[in-house]
Amino acid sequence: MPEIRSLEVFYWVAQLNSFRRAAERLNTTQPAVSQRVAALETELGLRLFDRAARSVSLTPKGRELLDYAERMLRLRADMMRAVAAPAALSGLMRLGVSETIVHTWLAKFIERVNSTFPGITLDIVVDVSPNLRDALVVHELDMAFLLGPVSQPNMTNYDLCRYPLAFVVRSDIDLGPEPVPLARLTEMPIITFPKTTRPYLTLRDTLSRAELPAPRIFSNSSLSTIVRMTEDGIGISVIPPVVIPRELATGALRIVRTDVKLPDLAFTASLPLTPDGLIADPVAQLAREIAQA
Amino acid sequence: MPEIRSLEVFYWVAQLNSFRRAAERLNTTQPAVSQRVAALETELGLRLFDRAARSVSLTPKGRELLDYAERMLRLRADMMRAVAAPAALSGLMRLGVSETIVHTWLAKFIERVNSTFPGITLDIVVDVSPNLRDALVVHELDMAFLLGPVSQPNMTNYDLCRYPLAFVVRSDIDLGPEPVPLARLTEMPIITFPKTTRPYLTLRDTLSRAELPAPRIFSNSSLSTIVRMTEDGIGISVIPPVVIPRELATGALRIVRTDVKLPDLAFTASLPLTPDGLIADPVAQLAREIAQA
DNA sequence: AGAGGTTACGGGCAGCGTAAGGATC
DNA sequence: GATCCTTACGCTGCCCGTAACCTCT
Repeated sequence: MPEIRSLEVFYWVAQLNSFRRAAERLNTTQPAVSQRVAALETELGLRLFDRAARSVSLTPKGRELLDYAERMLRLRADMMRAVAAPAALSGLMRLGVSETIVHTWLAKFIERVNSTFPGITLDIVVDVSPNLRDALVVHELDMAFLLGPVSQPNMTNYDLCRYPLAFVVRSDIDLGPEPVPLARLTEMPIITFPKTTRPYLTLRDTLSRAELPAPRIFSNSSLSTIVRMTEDGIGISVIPPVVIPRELATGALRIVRTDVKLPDLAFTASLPLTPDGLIADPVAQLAREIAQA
Repeated sequence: MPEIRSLEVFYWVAQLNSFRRAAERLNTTQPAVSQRVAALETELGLRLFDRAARSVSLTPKGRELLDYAERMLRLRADMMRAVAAPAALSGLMRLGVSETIVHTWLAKFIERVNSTFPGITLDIVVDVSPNLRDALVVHELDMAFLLGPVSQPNMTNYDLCRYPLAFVVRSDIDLGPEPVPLARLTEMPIITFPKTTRPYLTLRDTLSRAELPAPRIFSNSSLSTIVRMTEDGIGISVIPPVVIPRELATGALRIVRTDVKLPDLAFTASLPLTPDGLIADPVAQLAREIAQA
């Protein structure tokens, strides 16, 4: 009789249409996946996949089985949540995080996860939101804290927090009387996130509306570097001030008062709904609590 | 994460309130059961059973888990029935059978089971109905073909066939003009099934209604022996004639025409409904088809 | 040639059975 | 002492990972 583990392997091969990707998803090797699926096929006495050269696809019977496998995995996850001691929930959770989050509440979050679910290992990747989004979609991440909802079937999004963007500059740099007009701001280089990111795009949008000479924009994927460059007086940065409380407190940096409106950065916890997601949802709720505190 | 096998072991321990009986039911040893349950408890981080000296009982969390375990086993059984090739269904089926069935359609039934479910091993026990009933109740049998429905929670009964009872005697024994009155019948010893069985009891009942001297009754649990004794002219047997077509055809035995009414023997296929019963129901339907043909 | 799946093979470990231990009636 | 569960221990067999092989583009 098939064990759940076999059905789980089958599920991911079916879901990802690939033995190799399923192996990655399950932290094992591709031959191990091959073998388990083969064993399952023998056990059931039928073929589950059509192995074409460049792709695998489910047979009709395989499609039927997929439904059962999914219910089985869901049932087990429900069971674990319902009866297992929280400390007994173990596993790896691959989490993608925007750097803004790293500089605000990520440490507290990790601490809370570790105390609530001691069995869970967090594997944290820091990257910009678009990359996190892509990784989520192909199941290379189990969850991500990133900008904006990810619109994708089977993806759930929980609002976490909104942080205003601001122009930040070294305190001793004089920009003249405040509120500082946009034209004055753009005389210095602007330092912000990479081209693919939301802050960059909204900034570019704001600037292009005003009919000004295109300013120099330095983009950098490392928030720390942006802060450092700003401290060095290289330019004005456009970042959420919430990530630099210390620099503001010491007076190293200051927020430029201006009438230029930049939309807030809205972060969500986004996660693909999988039937075997044991603690993804509880962890997302935890993130929500912490982000809003 | 717990595998189904562990939940199955847990289920049977909970169901039978005994590690030892669960081991028997699962064809394994008692320490193996102990170990699996202990491992499950460790994995979930909680105690599932209260081990008292003479009995085990579920803890509250255990009771919760039992519900999930049952659903899991049921789901797997459904899955197997739905998608597995019939030949892939393998396992042991412990079947109890009344001897009457042995002498009528059991051979054909076995043949049909073997061709429909080649993977299934039938373990057949022949005994009288009351013993079969008891064995069913304590899960020592997975199914039985026996007299009358077994009224018990979780027990399902399918009507199989009804066979009339008759007085049978050696052909050359003259009992006088027919229909033979009861008083005449009871002048010879009566040979039939053991005291605990329905035929014996109904016969005894019939005899006691008529106010006659108590006849001698030879009871024997072997139908073949009853037939043999009848052929030897030792007495008149009360058996379903359907079991002796050959003796009737050759003229060795004959049915005594009489007005004495004996109720029919009504056979059922009875089986405890267990969530892991893979093919019990299909097999019972098979028996039904054959019994009624 | 390279991507992706299968087959072959060796080693580690889970889980089984045997046997001994302990508790309770 | 008998019953029933647990613990100890050696062993088997499953399953995994490495590596070689096959096949199609």
